[in-house]
Amino acid sequence: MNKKVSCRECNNEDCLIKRHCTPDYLAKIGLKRVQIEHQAKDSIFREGGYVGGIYFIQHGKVKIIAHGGDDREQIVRMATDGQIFGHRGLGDDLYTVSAFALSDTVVCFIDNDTMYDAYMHNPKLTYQMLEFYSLELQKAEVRMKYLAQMNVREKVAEALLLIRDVFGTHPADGTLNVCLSRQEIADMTGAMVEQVSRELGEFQKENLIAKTGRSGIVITNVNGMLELIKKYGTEQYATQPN
Amino acid sequence: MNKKVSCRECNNEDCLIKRHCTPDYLAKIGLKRVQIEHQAKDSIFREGGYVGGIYFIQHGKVKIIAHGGDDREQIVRMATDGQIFGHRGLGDDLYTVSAFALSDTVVCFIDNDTMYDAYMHNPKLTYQMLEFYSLELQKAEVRMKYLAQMNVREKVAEALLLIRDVFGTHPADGTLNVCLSRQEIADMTGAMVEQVSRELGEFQKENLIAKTGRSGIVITNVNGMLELIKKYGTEQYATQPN
DNA sequence: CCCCAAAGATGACATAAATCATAGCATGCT
DNA sequence: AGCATGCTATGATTTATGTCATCTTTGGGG
Repeated sequence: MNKKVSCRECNNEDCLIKRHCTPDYLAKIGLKRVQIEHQAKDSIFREGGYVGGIYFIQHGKVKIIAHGGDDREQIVRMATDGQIFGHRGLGDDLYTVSAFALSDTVVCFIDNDTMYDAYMHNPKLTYQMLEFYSLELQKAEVRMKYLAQMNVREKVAEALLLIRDVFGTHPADGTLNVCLSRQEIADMTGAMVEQVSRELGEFQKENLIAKTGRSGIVITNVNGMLELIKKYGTEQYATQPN
Repeated sequence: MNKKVSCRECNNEDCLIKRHCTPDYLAKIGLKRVQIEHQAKDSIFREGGYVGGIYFIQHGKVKIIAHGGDDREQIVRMATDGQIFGHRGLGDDLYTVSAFALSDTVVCFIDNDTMYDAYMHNPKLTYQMLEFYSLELQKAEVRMKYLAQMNVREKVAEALLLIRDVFGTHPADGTLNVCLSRQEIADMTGAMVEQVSRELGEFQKENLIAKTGRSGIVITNVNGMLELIKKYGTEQYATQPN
């Protein structure tokens, strides 16, 4: 398990900083950034807190949630190695979402001033960040359609495919590479936990999924799952996990 | 009504190009960009088409829609003067959404190569674009929560407040500055048009809104509308229209 | 000015999903 | 091992919303 390392040693080849900064800025950022370890279920930042910079995931899994009414939560995004979260413009902006570790996670935090300096002198970095946000916006737009139009059965199917797409599957037995509770799947879909339980039971009866142990899930028939939601357009979800 | 003008003549002070490009790049872009007029209800681009560049709204109103199942549509965003739409990364990406004019509209189209050149030499422009997408992503995340968790009554209230926030109100009588059909409000919320009709009728009985003519709506009690959805967090929507 | 097409409103009914209640099952702890 | 706790499963019931049918209103064009 790789823990704290310097940028030079870091073997995360997806990191936009590492890929698009000049060597001198890579060194500069390496000195300023803060590496933070979080255990599964830890809060990384919380809604209402001050946005002082931006997080890059060196290694681990993160969920981004918005707080809804009646103590409900909405999982709006999930992220893993090399991905970015928690950036919100300069100024005194406050977080509108919270972030939690889903597994033991190491994040790099870089403050706004350091990033701004890097942006002004590494146009390719800024451009790639722009691309990253543009693509995330695109995904969010498609997801809005899903959440507004699908019924619960379809939303649960979509949630499982999204989990598979973001975190992939275990090579040995095909289990999804993250353990989310029924409540967390409910928080992805906006449905009630009992309904999620029922739908998962249905999927199992139909041999679309297999459940192993406490909420470990294998999607045994990916094409069957895709079939359930294809009328909404499924460009997003590859047949093979990434 | 201002139609086609040069960048120098353009009085759109919100344009990020105009605000953040050096004079030589402003001239360069002015030569390459294409100004296009669209009438209300015209398609500007369509899902599946090739993304050749990016659109800036010089003057007008636009809706961005995703095609759902059973011929349903989902309005994922609306935009007006000075705002950006239709950008998707370099390469052979295809649009995942369509854009339509909601009123007579003049857009500036700038091709990818020209924008990339400008990005590489105008770091502040690139940074402001990054900020723009980051803020849009933030809005989309909050909207995801709304669409997943609200009931239809709340979603219709939220849609009206969003329309007011994006397009503002007519100073004379307070009418929302855009005429959306019941079907379009349904497309914002993911609900059925009959249900939207019913909820608007309820709002009228409760003196929260007044309906004038064919779908011209006045929100007569903004605080009352905000009250309906406050448990989900309403930071987004100012009491005064922008 | 009147007619027509399209949009909007409304009632009756069917269905999906939330809610409530309770039981079963793992996991961790002593 | 055995208990306690929190997650999961499932049935019964209520509520919300989608669906279908019908009627009304609106605004534009002959």
